[in-house]
Amino acid sequence: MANINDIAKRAGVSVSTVSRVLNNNPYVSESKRAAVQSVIDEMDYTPNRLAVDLIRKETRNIGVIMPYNNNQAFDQMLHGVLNRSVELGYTVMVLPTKYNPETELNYLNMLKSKQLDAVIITSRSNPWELLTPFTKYGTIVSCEYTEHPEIGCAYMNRYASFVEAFTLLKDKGHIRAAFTTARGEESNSTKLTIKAYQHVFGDLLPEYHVSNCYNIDDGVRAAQQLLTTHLRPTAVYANGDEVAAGIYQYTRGAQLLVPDDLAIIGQENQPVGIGLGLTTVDHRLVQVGEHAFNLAIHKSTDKIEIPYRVIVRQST
Amino acid sequence: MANINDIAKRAGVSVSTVSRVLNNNPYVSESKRAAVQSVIDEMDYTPNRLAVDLIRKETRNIGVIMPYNNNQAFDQMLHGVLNRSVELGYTVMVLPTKYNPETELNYLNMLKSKQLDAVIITSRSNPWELLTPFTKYGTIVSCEYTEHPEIGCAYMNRYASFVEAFTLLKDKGHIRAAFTTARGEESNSTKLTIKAYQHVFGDLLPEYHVSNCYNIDDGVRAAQQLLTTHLRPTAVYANGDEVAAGIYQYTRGAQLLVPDDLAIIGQENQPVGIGLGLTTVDHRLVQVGEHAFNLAIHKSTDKIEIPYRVIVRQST
DNA sequence: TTGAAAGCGCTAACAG
DNA sequence: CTGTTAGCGCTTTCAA
Repeated sequence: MANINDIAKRAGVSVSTVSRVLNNNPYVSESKRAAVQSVIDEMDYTPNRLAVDLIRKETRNIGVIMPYNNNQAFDQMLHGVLNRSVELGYTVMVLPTKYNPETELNYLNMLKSKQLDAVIITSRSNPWELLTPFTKYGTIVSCEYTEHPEIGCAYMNRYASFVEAFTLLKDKGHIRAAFTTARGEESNSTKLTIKAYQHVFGDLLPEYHVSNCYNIDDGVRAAQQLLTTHLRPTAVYANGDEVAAGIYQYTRGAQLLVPDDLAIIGQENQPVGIGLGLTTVDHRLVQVGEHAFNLAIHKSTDKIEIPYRVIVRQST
Repeated sequence: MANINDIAKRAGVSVSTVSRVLNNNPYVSESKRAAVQSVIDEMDYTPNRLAVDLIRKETRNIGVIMPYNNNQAFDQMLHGVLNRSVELGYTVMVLPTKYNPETELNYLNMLKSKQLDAVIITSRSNPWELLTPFTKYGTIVSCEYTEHPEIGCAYMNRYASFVEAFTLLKDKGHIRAAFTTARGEESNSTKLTIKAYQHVFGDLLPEYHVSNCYNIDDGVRAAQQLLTTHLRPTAVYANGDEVAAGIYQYTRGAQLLVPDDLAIIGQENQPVGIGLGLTTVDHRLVQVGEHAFNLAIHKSTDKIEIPYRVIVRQST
């Protein structure tokens, strides 16, 4: 395939002139510019992006680290990132970890190997101490709040939102509630949920917390587990509308009425929640993704809180 | 940052030797290999991937062209691609077009500029004639069937599935049905839907086809439109479970019973469809994505048909 | 087994 | 305004 030298020869100019034309450098006479451009068109030439990036030390590629890519919550953030990246001519690489710390570290190493200008971490599986050193090689933005001054973040106030959800249930007369989470206590989000629960309801019965919930099936399983304990919960806060939908589904089979027998709150305002009329806490994850992208390309270390909202529907 | 020369100097060997160690070339004495490795570790060196790719003429990056990234159907295919890519050490770039032909062409140009080894097209907005020339620069795989011998494809038999869905409705006693589509007749999928409809039901009343449907809101709008025509349809085949969910939602507000007053079939077996108990045609899009990826990395031009399945639930 | 040297395709001083 | 030249960081002959 033709390269810049071929174009230069054929146009009777030096490679610098071709490069200047390519990069819209003003210091090129109109005649030469036209000549070069016509050769470029004629030979259907496209510069090699690897060579350009190598010398410019910039790729305009940004990576999005996410545990799962078939998860509505993370897909929303990815969607936000893509919204902005397309506008601004950046390319996005999807980096799924399945919460494997080693995989995550390999992805961060892409900053060091110059494949990526920046990385957005939607959810992490390593302690910050292992992650922050990579800021030497590129920008790291988090979708979770962190004190670390070298990490920008676009985050939601998870704790406040959890407290609000539980309070909503308490105000409806529930003395206690159950809840589901994705991971166990290794996860910050889970820890915050527990803390918020205790703040609102006091002591937590261990059997009222079901972890490892990601989709509808997990919700069904959780409901099965929760609704057959000796002290049946009257309300449940699910970590996502799909999980909530699974719980809802189980109640129908068990002849239980929502919200009378069981109140349900989901998260992230997903289609299934809209369809089923589930009350939900929308953390506005698309906005989180958009802001994270902005921070990334501006190499900003700002901390931006994205306000959440509670959408009350028929399930509470 | 340290480069291969620094390592070579510090280890007292030539860059070739370092390169050999890096690439596990067997022709390196154990002593030198150890020396080089220890310098690499000590200096925390990582090779520059751009330089490597530039010279190897391969990136192990593959692009996935999709109209929208916040659409369950395309996300399923992307998910399939990611499943395999992670296993095999490839990186995936998400390339959303919003069905803009120019944007799509720019993405294909990434093959030419050596940013990408292959491109998977989940849905296209240009005629094949404009796309196939790019096979000169890299592999192109399609998730839609095409005759073009230079294009591999992992596809579903859309037409057959549409015929089956309409036939299911006809067998239930419906004399005609309405349906929704994403795009208009510029889209192959829409054309096939119409053709399948006519095959099963004969003439199509123009007001029974609503296009531009992507999500729940579009479904509500479509239902509104369809259920207020003078000859109200008794069944509708939606192009996705979210759209179907919107239609379902509208029927509740309108005091109509599903399936007695209106039968509904969706597509892609999405969470909202499971939650609502919607009959659906599952095109197994995750599998489509997985196969597409395999074709891409093997530079294969095979044509693989992925079997669909109909999941009957309570909405028909 | 090892190293020198010639690139890969491009950008950017620098000198003119 | 234009061309020469020195790289960017790596792989890979080729000869030793």
